[in-house]
Amino acid sequence: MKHSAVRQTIIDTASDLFYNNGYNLTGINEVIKEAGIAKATLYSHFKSKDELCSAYLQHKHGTFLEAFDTYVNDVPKGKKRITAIFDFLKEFYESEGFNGCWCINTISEIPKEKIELRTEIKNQKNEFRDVLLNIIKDSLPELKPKKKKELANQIYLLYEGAVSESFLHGEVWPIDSAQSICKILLA
Amino acid sequence: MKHSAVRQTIIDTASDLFYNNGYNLTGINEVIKEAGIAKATLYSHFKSKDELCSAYLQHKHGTFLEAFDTYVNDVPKGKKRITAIFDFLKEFYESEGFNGCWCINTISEIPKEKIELRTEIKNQKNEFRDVLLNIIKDSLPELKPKKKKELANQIYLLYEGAVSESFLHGEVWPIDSAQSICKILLA
DNA sequence: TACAAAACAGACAAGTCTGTCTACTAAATT
DNA sequence: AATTTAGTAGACAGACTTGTCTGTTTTGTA
Repeated sequence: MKHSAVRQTIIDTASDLFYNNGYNLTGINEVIKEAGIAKATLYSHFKSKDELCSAYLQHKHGTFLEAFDTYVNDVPKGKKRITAIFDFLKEFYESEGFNGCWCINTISEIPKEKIELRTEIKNQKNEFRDVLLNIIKDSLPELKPKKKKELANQIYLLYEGAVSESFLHGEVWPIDSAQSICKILLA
Repeated sequence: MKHSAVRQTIIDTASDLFYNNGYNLTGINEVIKEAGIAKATLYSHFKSKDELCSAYLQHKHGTFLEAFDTYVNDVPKGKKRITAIFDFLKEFYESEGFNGCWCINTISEIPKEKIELRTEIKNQKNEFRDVLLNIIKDSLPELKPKKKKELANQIYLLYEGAVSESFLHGEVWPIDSAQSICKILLA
C-alpha cells in the first residue's frame, strides 16, 4: 500500500467515525482499529488528533462541494438551478449516514482556544457562500451586484438552517420550507 | 442554604459551564468546584451527569422562553410583533456569553443512544414552534390555520438558522438577513 | 438540647483518553 | 544482496473521566 493511500485510508475512516459518532466520542484507538493500521503509523501521518480533525473537515468539505457542483451544474441555468440547491439537500438528507453539518457539530465539540479549527470552519462556510454567489451570478446576471450578494446570503441562511433542523427533527419539512421561501425570494 | 437552593446553584453553575465550554469538555469536578459543593452533594441531587444535562437543557429553555415572551409581548400585536422576534435575537446575540443554540450544541456532543436527551431537545424545539404559532395567531388572526402553521415553520427555520450562523461567523448579518426575509414573508 | 438530615472533603475504583516509545517485520530501492 | 523506508503490535506514561464511599461537620427542627 502506497504512503499516500495509507493517509487517505486514515482520513476516510476518521471522517466516517468523527461524523457519525462525534469527534470527542471517537478515540484514536477506534480510528486505528477501524482503519487497520498501527498507532505509530497514524502519528507519522498526523502529529495530533487536531491535525486529523482538520483533515477530516477538509475531506468532508471537498467531497461535499464536488457532489454539490455536479448536481447543481446539471440543472439548466436560471431560477430552476437555484431552487435545485434544496433538491440536492433533500438527497443529502435522505442519504445513509446523514448527520447534519460537520462544521456545526465540530464547533460544538472543540474548545474556544482552538482557533485554527474554528477559522477552518469559517473559511469553509465562506467558500460555500461564494459558491452560491457564483450560481446566482450565472443564473440571474441581470441583478445588481449588491442584490446578488444579498440573495446569496439569504439562500445560504436557508440552506444551513434546513440542514440543522432536518437533522434535529429527523424530518424533511425544514428543507421543503426553506425551498418554498427560496421560491418567494426569487419571484 | 435550603435544599432546593443548593439544587438551583448546581443547575445554574452547570448550565453556565456546559453552555460556555461544552458538555463533554466540562467535568463533574469542575462543576462542583465552581459551585462550591461536594461531589456527594451533587450526586444526591442528580444521579448521573446525564440527569444534570437534562436539568441544564430545561433550565436554559425555561429562562429563554420567559425572556422571549416578556420581550415579544411588549411589542404591539401585528406584523411588528413578529419581526420583533429578530430584534430579541439580536439582543440575545449581543449579550455576554452568547454561544449559539444549546440544543444544537448538545445534540452534537451526546451519543445517538441517549434518546431521552434527544427527545427532550426535540420537545423544546416543538414547544418553541408552538410559541411562534401562538404569536402568529394573535398577530395575524385573519390568516387560515394552514397558512399560520406554515408561517410559523418558516419563521422558526429563519430564527434557528440565524442563531447558528450568527454564532458560527461571529457576525450579526445572519440575523438581519433572517429578519429581512421575515418581512418579505409578511408582505 | 438532642437528633436527624444534608452538606462537606476527598480518597478511591475503574475506566477513558492522547501521545510516545521500543522492538520487530515487510517492502522497496540502490 | 544490502540498506533504507514504512509499516505492525502493543506496552506505557500521565492525565483525565464518572461515580462510589467513608467519615466528619454543619444546619434545621422538634
